[in-house]
Amino acid sequence: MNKQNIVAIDNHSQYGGDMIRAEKIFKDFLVTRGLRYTQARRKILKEVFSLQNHFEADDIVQKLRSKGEKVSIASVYRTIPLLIDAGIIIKNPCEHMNARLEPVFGQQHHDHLICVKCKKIIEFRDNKIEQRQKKVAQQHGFEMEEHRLVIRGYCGDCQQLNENKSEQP
Amino acid sequence: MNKQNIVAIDNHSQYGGDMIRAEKIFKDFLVTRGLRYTQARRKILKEVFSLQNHFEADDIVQKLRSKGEKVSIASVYRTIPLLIDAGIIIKNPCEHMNARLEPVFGQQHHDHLICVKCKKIIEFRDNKIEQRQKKVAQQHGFEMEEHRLVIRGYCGDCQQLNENKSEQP
DNA sequence: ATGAATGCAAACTATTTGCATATAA
DNA sequence: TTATATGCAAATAGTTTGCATTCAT
Repeated sequence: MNKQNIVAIDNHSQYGGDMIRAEKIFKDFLVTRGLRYTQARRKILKEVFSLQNHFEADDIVQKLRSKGEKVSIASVYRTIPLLIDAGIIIKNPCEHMNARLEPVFGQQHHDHLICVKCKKIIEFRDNKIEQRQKKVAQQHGFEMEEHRLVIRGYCGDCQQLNENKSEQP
Repeated sequence: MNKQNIVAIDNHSQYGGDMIRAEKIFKDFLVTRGLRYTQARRKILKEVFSLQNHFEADDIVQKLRSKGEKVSIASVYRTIPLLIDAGIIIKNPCEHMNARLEPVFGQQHHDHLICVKCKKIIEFRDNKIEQRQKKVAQQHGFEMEEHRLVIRGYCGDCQQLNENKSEQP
């Protein structure tokens, strides 16, 4: 449920070559962490590439089922963070209710920097980005209602911790 | 749970005057729709303003409980979409797993325009926004991992439908 | 008076977890 | 061989809904 029409403006590459490279990257990623490239993970990775568009965890299970293959939903959920860490998929902002809410009445619009490590949220506003967003909306014939920009990364403090960590032998 | 540190860079106004104006706006909004400004809705609105920061549905119930007042979680969930429609709160992109996922390996980064009416998703890329985001991250000492921009609004098709609708007597 | 809103509890959906078994290296 | 991963089913969390009752107008 909650299926959405997807209109891809950019051409999607066929994923054939990408799949092969991604498989290598994922394997290396796993090995580096002392983890294993298993049947289930292989199937899930393949499905991610066959799906080519936005998808949810259960889509993987359904798609595999329709091909007579199967992987448990638990394994899908356990694999998703690995694929994210390996840089193969990302999470997109979602329209679900369990989003965080924020009062905006009487407030100037602002966007967010979120530290992926300590979860600190920093609010910012950049007028050039604001302007540019208006332009993009216009270009696509959109009447903009609102826009949300999130930059995720490591804040100053957590970068240092990270560097320390990777310096460990 | 899943509490996050909030660092507000912008000064938040005290919400006192905003609360009063918001109350009027919310009331008008409800009346226009033939809905009622009830005790529960008043309490929820007041809590939204006392919370001043990002919050989740259950925070409202808890905060009220700690003051000896109460509203059911069901009413909170039923009121949230009204507050959103009235322009008093917004949903922020969330970090929860039930986000939509997207393969990005071998893909150029892109952002999304989403039609709030027909849910159509249009992907776009704007280099000026990309550059500017890098700059913002730098300014705040962030090491950017990724960024997501969503512009929500009415696509060309749905604007027309909307206009027609508001023309009805 | 009466249509709309509430609270409660049950239902649903998405996600996570414990554990016995299977499997990659 | 053995630590890691899997599938299952049970548990948890977040959200929605039906219904009898209460409330706003």
